[in-house]
Amino acid sequence: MTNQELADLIFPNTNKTIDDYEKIYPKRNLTAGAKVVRMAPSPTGFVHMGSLLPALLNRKLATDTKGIFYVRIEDTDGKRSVLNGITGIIKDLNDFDIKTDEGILNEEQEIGQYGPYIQSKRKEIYETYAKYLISIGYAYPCFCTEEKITTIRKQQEKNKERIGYYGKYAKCRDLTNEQRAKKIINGEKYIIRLKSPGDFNKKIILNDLVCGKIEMPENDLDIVLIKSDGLPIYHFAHVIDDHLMRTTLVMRGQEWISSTPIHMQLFKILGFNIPQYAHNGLIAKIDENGCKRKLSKRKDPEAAVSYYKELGIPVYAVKLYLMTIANSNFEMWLDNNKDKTYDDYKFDFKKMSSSGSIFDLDKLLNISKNYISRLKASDVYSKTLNWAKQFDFEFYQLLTTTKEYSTAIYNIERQQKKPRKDFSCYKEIKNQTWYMYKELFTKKAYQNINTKQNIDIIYDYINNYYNDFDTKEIWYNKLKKLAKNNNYAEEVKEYKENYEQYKGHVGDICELIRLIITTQAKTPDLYEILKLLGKEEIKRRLDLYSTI
RNA sequence: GGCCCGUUGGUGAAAUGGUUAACACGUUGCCCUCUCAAGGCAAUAUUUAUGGGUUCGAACCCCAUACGGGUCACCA
Repeated sequence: MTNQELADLIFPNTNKTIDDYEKIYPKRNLTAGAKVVRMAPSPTGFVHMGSLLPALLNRKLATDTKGIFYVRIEDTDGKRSVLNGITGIIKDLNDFDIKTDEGILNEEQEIGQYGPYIQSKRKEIYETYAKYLISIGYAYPCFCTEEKITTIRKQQEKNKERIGYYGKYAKCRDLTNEQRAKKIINGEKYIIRLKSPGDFNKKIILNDLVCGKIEMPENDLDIVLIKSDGLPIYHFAHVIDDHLMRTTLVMRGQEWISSTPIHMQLFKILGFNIPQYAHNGLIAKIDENGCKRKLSKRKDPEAAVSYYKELGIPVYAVKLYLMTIANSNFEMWLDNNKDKTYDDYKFDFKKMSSSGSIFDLDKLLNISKNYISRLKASDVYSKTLNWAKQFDFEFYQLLTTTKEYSTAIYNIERQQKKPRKDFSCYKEIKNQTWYMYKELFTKKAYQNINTKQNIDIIYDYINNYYNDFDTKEIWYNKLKKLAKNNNYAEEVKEYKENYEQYKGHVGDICELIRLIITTQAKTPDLYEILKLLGKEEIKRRLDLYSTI
């Protein structure tokens, strides 16, 4: 029995050949140097931090080289799929402004000439290639049961040998085609395995764009190509899809390095060009025990990109942060090119560290803080509104009715060369500005102030000095006058030199006003705050305070 | 355990054989100041995991050791 006859027995229903597929998915007509790259997530419902980084870089690479960035869904494993899992992924990508040129758009739609872009819809393609491999003697049906494989593994562990289906352990490798056909006809269950031509003692070289030259043993494992559910294993699907979709560069995490020999071998056997590989370092964290480990979907909430959305960290800040991880010189570049943005930066693999990095939330928040500080007050307003709409509805309602007022709050100390930097994310804003809203400022606000202050001097101030329309200079001069009339020093220095002559200094009065009017010990510029609140509201708060 | 990769301060890291090991975040101190934030100015690795070697000269090249990470599925 020939290999071809066996192949026909196993896959009787394929009606295309591998040559047909070469014609259906022709080489792309792109300018020289254009990169065809992809993001290939499983439909898990959300994007992981570890895949956001390559997604961002791939998008950039495609844009910079006038190439193509596409999204392909890898759903060959049911366990990884979630109902409507694609929607969540596309949503996260949209949030990060990662546009796809081609591929999946949502649960139902896709665009592009190289589809389908969902692996489960490409079953016949994989079958055709598996059939081809059988026909040329590079694949075979394997009838080993799971128990049998487990037994083999245990024996290998016991003998301290390499684990896997290879050499003498590859029981089904040397069956005759007649034996195979007989078992199939008898209804025995089987999967399709690669008949690996590799030699573990020979080396292959991977020229990785990030890690440089890596020498590894050839693959000699007869890995599974097609599972018992009829769908391909990742390795097989990766090679076929990335060839047929004419991918030129594959960027993925370093956890894939060790299986690259398998991929290179498959590309070679199938006569495909091997794409460039770039294995980026993994993003890790230090866990409770002080151990470094890769960010995990299950254990670490910060692994999901939606976590940053909930905190209200601007998308742009996350991008900047990830780029500082990706290219160490990015921060400096941005510092030296203040008029430029993330989009102007040319990403460079040479500047990409091959070691994994620890995720640094402080750094992210700092970048975010700087970014928010450079926004216009009206933008802070609209972005905070946008955030609150999803995550704090009560605040959202308050914001919608106080557009002008809230914008004015965000404008405090913003119109200066070095704007105030105190919002590191949108979620923080309510906590830092609540006392500016009369709607939120009730008697309850004072519950944390335990010592009752004498506020006669502040009544005096409000009734006899304060005016909403004073300039800052006049405002401050009045305060000094108030200080003088009440035996407080007009200058802090003067007080420090002759403190025994005074009850305090002008700063003490400011502090008292601040405390009574806002309940806070620290606030932005007091002049701005009083002016925004207005005399009437200030009086209301004084009266409120008197009653406690 | 096999195979890969990595190791520069609390974090991200620069420096790819040549003066005092950049810069940013963090931390600490001082200044400014009505409080904060910001800003300004300092301090923060007696030395690049450790040990050996090559060299006039090593963070950088070589070897060994230690530690960390990844991977070894009919997961991706």
